Order: sequence, then C-alpha cells, then structure tokens
Amino acid sequence: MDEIDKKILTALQQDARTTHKELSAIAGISTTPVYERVKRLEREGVIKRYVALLDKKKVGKALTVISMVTLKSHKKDVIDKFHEHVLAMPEVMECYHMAGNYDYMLKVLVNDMEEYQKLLVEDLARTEAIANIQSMFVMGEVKQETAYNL
Amino acid sequence: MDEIDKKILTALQQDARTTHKELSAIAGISTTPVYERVKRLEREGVIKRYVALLDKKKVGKALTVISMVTLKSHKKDVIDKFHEHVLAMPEVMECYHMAGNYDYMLKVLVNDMEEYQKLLVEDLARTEAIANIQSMFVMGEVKQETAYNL
DNA sequence: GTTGAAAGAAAAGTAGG
DNA sequence: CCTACTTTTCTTTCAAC
Repeated sequence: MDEIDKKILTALQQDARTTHKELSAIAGISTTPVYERVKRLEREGVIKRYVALLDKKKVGKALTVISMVTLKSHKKDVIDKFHEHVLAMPEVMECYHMAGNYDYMLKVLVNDMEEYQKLLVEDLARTEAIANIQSMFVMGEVKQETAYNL
Repeated sequence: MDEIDKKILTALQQDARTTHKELSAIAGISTTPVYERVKRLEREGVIKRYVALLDKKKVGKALTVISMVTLKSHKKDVIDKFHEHVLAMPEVMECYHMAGNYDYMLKVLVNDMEEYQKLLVEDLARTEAIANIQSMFVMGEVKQETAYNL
C-alpha cells in the first residue's frame, strides 16, 4: 500500500461513488491503473464493502444506548451463546469484547426509551449468560466517522 | 417512507453498488420509480452518503479504545472547545455526549498501545477541559454493523 | 506506469400510458 | 405507478507505447 493507494482509499471512504476519472485526478495517475488498484484493494479485502449510510433520526432510530455487560461466567459455551444472541439482535449495531471492568460493550439503536426498556427487560435481562447490564444513554452526537485516517 | 422505500434502503445499506435494475427486482417496481425514489431519499437526506468500508487491521488500525471522558466544567465555552478538539482528532471515530456518570464517550482507533499512550499523554490529557479519562480497551469484535433495521 | 479506443452496462432523463 | 426509448456517463477490457 503506497501513497497512491491511500489517496484512492481516502476518497472512496468519503464517497464510494467517486468515479475512476475523479480518482485518477486525485491520485495523479490515469484511469486504467486506478481501475486495477481499486480491483486489487477489493480482492485483497482492504475494501470490505460499499454501503449507504442513513440518517438515523430520519429512519426513526432516535435513541442510542451504550450498554456495558458483565457475564456470569467466562466459559466458552456461555460466551458463544451470548455472541450468538447479540448477533441475532438487529438493534445491536456494535458489540466489543472488552478488557477491564466490563466484559462487553454494546451500542444499541432503538426508536425510544420504551423500546429500549422492552429490549432490556424482555430480551437482554432474560439472557442466562448476563450477570449485569449498565446502560448509558446518548444525549448528543459530537462526531461519527467511518473513514480511517491513512 | 413505505415498504418499497424500506426495501430499497435495506439493499443499499448492505451494498451501495446495487443497481437500479437489481433494486427494481427487490422492490417489485420498475427501474424508473426506483430511480426517482432513490433520488428522493438522497434529496431528503434519508440517505446521507455512500462510503467504502475498509478492513481496519489491513490499514493498520488494530487497536480500538473506548475512552470515557469527564469534563472539568459544563460551561458552554469549555464544551465548545472540547468538541472542536475532538472533531480535529482523526483518531477519534465517534464521540457522544452522555447522560449519567461520564460526560463523553469516545471511540478511538490507533495502530497500537504506544500510539494510544502518546495520544492520551500528549493530546487528551493536556486538554484544559478534561478532568478525567477512563480508557477501556477492545480485545475482540463480536459485531460491527452500519445498517439500521427498518 | 502511460494513452487511446471500444464494447457493454448503468445512470439519468424523456415521453406516453 | 408502468413500459419503452434516448443520451450520457462510467465501467471494463484491450492494444500499443
């Protein structure tokens, strides 16, 4: 990955619809090698996918909750079951296994507090593996970026 | 936003390169109204942008850190300065204003622990507005999704 | 790496139902 | 909303340098 690749990736991270012509102007090379580089970066998995990002408020997902989860046990089968459960929940946008005080951090997106409460009481709290859930509510978004600085 | 819009948005959230022809098959309408709906959704801001998602490990961003920040004061100018600072830091991918024990949650992406330490000591800790930073390190990713369930 | 060309696909817009 | 058609643009591949 050289500087030209980085320029191409930076542009595509900002706008996936940047044409090869535009990329060639940005990268300073002609369209044919741009095409080959993009294909290579896709093939190598550096570019994972192209997606449309929606406005969460405009699709009704107004409430973001960060849930810190502690498990009852750290046996493999308990962990696997928890992972499976989380993967099946469409409201859970992100889930990280953490080092430190908590076992997992979940980013949950719901329409409102009522939906979160329902999710918590009827779904998460009923999950065998979970010992404790600490919910932190997002009041405002300062920054939300998907592009990595290369 | 009807069911057809939702089908279009769901497809584009998974793959921004889905063609109008493919969308017309998915949504059950012909290409012209698909084209018009997509344009409308873009114009209305429901679709914010199209982006390429990269493999963080393949671009060297191996370490994700969740930083919980407490400010010294909640005066407008202190808050504004903190926001400005965070927006200018390329390593900060997300920043949320929180309700509860902490004031802000930051998702920070760096190459390694050394880079994070440098960031913490030379940048964040030097920021006037910050009273305390609690760092939580991500050991593993269970789920990372950008598509909302419509 | 470059240019230029060419085939095919898709996007974008138009017209009529 | 539909079909059908047009124009323009982009993608993709090729040949030659």
